[in-house]
Amino acid sequence: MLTTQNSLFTEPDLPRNKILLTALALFAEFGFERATVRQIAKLARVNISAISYYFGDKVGLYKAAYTEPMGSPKDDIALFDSPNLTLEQALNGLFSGFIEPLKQNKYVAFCIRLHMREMVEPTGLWQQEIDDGIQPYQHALNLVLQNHLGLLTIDDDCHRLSTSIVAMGVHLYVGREVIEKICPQMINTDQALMQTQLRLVMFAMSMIKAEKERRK
Amino acid sequence: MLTTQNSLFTEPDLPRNKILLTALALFAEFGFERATVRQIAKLARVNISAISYYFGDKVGLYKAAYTEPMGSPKDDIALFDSPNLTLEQALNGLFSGFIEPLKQNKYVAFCIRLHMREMVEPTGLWQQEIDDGIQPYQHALNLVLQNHLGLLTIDDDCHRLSTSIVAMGVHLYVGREVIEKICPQMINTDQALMQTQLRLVMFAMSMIKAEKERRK
DNA sequence: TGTTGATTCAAACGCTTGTTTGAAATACAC
DNA sequence: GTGTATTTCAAACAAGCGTTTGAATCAACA
Repeated sequence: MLTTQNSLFTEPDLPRNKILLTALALFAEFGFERATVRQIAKLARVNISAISYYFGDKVGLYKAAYTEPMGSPKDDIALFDSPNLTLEQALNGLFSGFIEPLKQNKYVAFCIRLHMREMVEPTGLWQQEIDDGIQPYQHALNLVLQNHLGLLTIDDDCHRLSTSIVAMGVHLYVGREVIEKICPQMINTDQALMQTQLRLVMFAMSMIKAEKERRK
Repeated sequence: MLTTQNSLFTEPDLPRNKILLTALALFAEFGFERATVRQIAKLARVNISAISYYFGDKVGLYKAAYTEPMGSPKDDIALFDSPNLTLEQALNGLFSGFIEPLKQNKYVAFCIRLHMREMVEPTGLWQQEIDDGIQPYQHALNLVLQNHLGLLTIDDDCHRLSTSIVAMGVHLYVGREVIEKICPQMINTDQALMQTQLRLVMFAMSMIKAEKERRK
């Protein structure tokens, strides 16, 4: 999910990178308009005009903060779309795509929050992400399900199944605050996350099995 | 979810109600700061100062738009927390709490969007809603699960189960745009929603069954 | 009809926002 | 050391924001 190809994390003291990482944090916490350029500049210890110098304007900074720290979702699909995987392996790959990012980089939480914001803001960035990232992602899962259910076409009930499976992964992000309130030990260590992944795979397996039996 | 007790929907032409419903729509679409009081007043065909006249200030208007159209979540809990229900009946009640609002009022979509915004904005209204609405909601589900799994205590894996079940319902709201892009016929008619509810109950049943077998 | 209270209105206020300016400071090649 | 390009800076700008004002309008009742 997070790339380390660019200089963002290797040279965080470059003024441009300082601005970018600070903006990422503030946009994530306060949203686009509540995070002011003055606040970003102050926290990054640069002059206000450095922002327009490096990024043109506030929107340019936002797009950069939204885009640059993220890798391509294409990599994730490969984790579970390989044709010679068992169903359980495929599901493991699917959910590891959700679980792994929760373990690593401290900036991941910011990226997640920023992307969650985009889900409710009609700025267009999210719509594009549906097209480029999520739609092929879920389609790949549908193909796996179609294969294992022996379907001729991907029908509505297959979509209901794939949507429900994805929902469990998405909820780790969307319902994060609720989870942390009700049962934080479900996700707050790497081992707990491993076990959560195990359970999600099991739940998904049982759902698929139930759907398969229903269709008989 | 949506109450019709107050005059909001019965007398939508009262200036106060006009403002409130317009604000609901604009706050939902654009968020708190992007929806300006001038814009709200213009669309509601009232003078700007009518807003401070009726609601004090913009924050007061927001809180009213967030709170007044919504009923109490307490009502929903009763749908599945009755002790003499079968597991299937309880789950049906649980998911109908998610599905029914999607059928009825045209303002529901706005309320949903507004509440989703609160999930990513740290305004405090959402934290309070976790305490008052969601936490007891999920705890009631946990009690049902504890009962049917024969557990002495509600452990982490029980939370993983309840969280995953709730996730499927939540995703109907959170992932709405994705669903409408990938498979809109899953939710765009009352009959489709009924069938979705049926499947979710089935999925949840299978998950609970799998968890029960795992614990042996 | 006259009076009272509720509601509406155009205009203005003070403040914060994003952005620009043009000079000053710095870094670097020759 | 000089000259050039890059980067920083304090200050100012115009625009939009939420809010307030005080008079005008309306509705209802005596």
